[in-house]
Amino acid sequence: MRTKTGDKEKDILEAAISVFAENGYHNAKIQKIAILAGVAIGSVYVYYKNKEAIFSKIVERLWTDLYNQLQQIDDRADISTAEKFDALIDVLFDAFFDKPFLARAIISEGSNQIEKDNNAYMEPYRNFMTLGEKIVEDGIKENIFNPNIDIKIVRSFIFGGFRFLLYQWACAPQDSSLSLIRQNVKFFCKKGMLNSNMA
Amino acid sequence: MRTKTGDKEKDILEAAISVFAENGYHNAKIQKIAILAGVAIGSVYVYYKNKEAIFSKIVERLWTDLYNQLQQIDDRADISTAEKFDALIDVLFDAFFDKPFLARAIISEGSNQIEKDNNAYMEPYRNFMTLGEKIVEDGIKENIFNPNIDIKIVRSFIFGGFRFLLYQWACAPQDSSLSLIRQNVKFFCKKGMLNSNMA
Amino acid sequence: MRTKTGDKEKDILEAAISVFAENGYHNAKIQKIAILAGVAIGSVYVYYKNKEAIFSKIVERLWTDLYNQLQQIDDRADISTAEKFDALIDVLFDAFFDKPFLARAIISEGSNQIEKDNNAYMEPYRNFMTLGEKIVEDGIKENIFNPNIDIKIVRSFIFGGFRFLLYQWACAPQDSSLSLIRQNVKFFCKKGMLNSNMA
Amino acid sequence: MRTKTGDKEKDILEAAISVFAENGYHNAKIQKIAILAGVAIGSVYVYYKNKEAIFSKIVERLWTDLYNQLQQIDDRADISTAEKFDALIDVLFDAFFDKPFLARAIISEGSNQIEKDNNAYMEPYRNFMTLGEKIVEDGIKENIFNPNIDIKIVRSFIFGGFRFLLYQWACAPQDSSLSLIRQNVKFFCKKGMLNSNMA
DNA sequence: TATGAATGAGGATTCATTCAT
DNA sequence: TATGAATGAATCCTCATTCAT
Repeated sequence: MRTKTGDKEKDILEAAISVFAENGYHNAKIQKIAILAGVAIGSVYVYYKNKEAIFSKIVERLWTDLYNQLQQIDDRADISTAEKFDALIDVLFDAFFDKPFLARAIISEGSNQIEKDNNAYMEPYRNFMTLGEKIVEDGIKENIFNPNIDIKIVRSFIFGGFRFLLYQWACAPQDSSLSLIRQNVKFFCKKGMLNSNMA
Repeated sequence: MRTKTGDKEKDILEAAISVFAENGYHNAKIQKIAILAGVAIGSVYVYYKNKEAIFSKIVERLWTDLYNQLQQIDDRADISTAEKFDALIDVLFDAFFDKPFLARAIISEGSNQIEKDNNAYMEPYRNFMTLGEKIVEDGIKENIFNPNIDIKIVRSFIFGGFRFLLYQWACAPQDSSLSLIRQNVKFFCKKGMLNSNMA
Repeated sequence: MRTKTGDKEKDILEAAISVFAENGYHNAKIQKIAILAGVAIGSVYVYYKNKEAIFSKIVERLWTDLYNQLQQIDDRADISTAEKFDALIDVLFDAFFDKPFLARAIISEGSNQIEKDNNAYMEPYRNFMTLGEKIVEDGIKENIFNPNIDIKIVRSFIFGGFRFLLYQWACAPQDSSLSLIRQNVKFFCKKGMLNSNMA
Repeated sequence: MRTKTGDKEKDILEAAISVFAENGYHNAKIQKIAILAGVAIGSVYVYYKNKEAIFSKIVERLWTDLYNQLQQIDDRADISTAEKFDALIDVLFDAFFDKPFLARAIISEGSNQIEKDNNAYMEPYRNFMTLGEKIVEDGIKENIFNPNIDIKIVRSFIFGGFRFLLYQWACAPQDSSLSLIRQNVKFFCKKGMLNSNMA
């Protein structure tokens, strides 16, 4: 039989990331994905039920990966909660460090439905968020973080800010370095804007 | 009795806000907008060149309004820069306080093109952002804000965070109060997460 | 405004009859119908929700018409039940007398679902059948028809036979005259095949 | 253990009957047939040229069988022509007696092309019909049947009626017993509807 | 023979936009 | 201005068939 040569499933996913990145979900054409992946249109449907399924898979894969990373970090007994929070930010940034296409694909239109829908593919995302909240909660218990902050709100604020910065960077990677952004985000989250040198 | 002039244009815009909010840009049907506005499809095109122009107008009107408000605040000599920053956050929140539809319409898919394109209608948005940056810059000069933060990055971070919180709130207004969100954002921006009571 | 010129709705229906007749339901292309009707593809969808709706309309119109005719016949007090049954056969034949396309469109594949589904558009058909059964029942009560026949079965047998003859004729109208067919059907239904001259 | 040769071809055919029956020709998927037959898709094409060929084979097999049965009946010298006609009806009914799937498969959409095309696979069907006509002709010569009936027309009428009844029964076997139908068909064909008890 | 991954032509339907009135 | 019937390009997805193994 005609055997799977190479990894068409992966080729299609990679192609889809590029096309979603460049055009957004609604303007991404299946044909374009197929051509970029070097397969026939029909082959796309051999591996994925439909357009949405491709997008879902991209999202799911990403958050599953991030969740696993965060879990390993959280499991460590040798680092402090503050360091874990730091690592959380790092995990997010590293995931997209050399993948602006992935960033744009995930973030551009279509993903605002995020959290809203109960689709199974969003579970890894929710797991990640829950674990992130737990780390912040730990920090509050340990008196590292301010107990007056609303965790859910702050979590969304940070995530939204990260998302938007990432998207801007993905659209024009040369405009600012991701490490400068990372540094600012960390500083901002932890210390805010006020000048602590002030009286 | 509805007088004829001026109203239709506004009716269409209001209807469009609802429809964009409920369906997102790509799933918003011109016909639905027309019906909701109580006009014929053709009339939509008398007042607006095309679908995008309607969306642009909504965005433009919003940011023009916000920019004007921020300008008045910035012009005041009787309040401090810290208070101006505080007011900046308030302007953003007040704009959507009783308008979840507007929030969803503006933020949902389609508006990620924001900033990317150089369309004239984005000018009020850019003006607002520039003025916001100036206020922060003033704060840095006055030693209120930390001079090490990158203004552009922080500005985008705050805006992204605000945007995401707003969208979540707009999708489920009952889940959390906008004033609680506002309070947390202000606190977070200014003081960050660290517990300043700590030694 | 661009006003309805001519009767596009009717043009489309007539075109659809031809195309369904020639190709059967599944092989009838909407584009072909549109071209034949002299309208744009989109116009088809202005008047009909989808392909199935066009077919339904054809069927519905036909049976509504036939039912009305049969009702008028049944209402008459001046003719006998035997004559009414005769007229019932005539109604069926006359409906297709100069419309082989209509016959083929209705009968070819797709209409075997007939009776099976409860779609509203089948109601006129069911009305016709019910009234037909009533006429036969009357005949039985009046001792004209044999009381041992199962009305439902006989009704379906006659209808199926008519249907098949009609389809064959519609495919090759020249092969046999419809009036010869009509005459045989009437004779067969009433007297069967046995030679009554026989002892 | 299933022996290898001969079985697959038959398995596919049996599976096809079920799938055609349940879905009709156009909605029958080759994949479904393959799965039901327990073979690979490709294997279907080892035994049959294409979808149509499978359908043709079903039809051909059926009519070949029926024709052979009818031939044996016709060859008998010990029964009258009237009894042969009776047996003809029985052959038809018996063929489907415990096989509603076969009935639906054969009759549902797609088989109206029957008689229209000159494909070789229709020959057994035509043979059966010709032999059926001969029996009726014999009956006419023997003065059993009425000489005024048009054999071709009556033959199609009976066949169409049988076909439709069969289809209805196959769709809902519990609604009426096949033997009641058979009995009515025989009576109707031979004696028609008129009450011969009447003066 | 047997397999099933790969193919790609084909078609129903949508909907922003136009334009004759 | 106002209308809404008319347009048709554009696209997702299906599925019979092929063919390399």
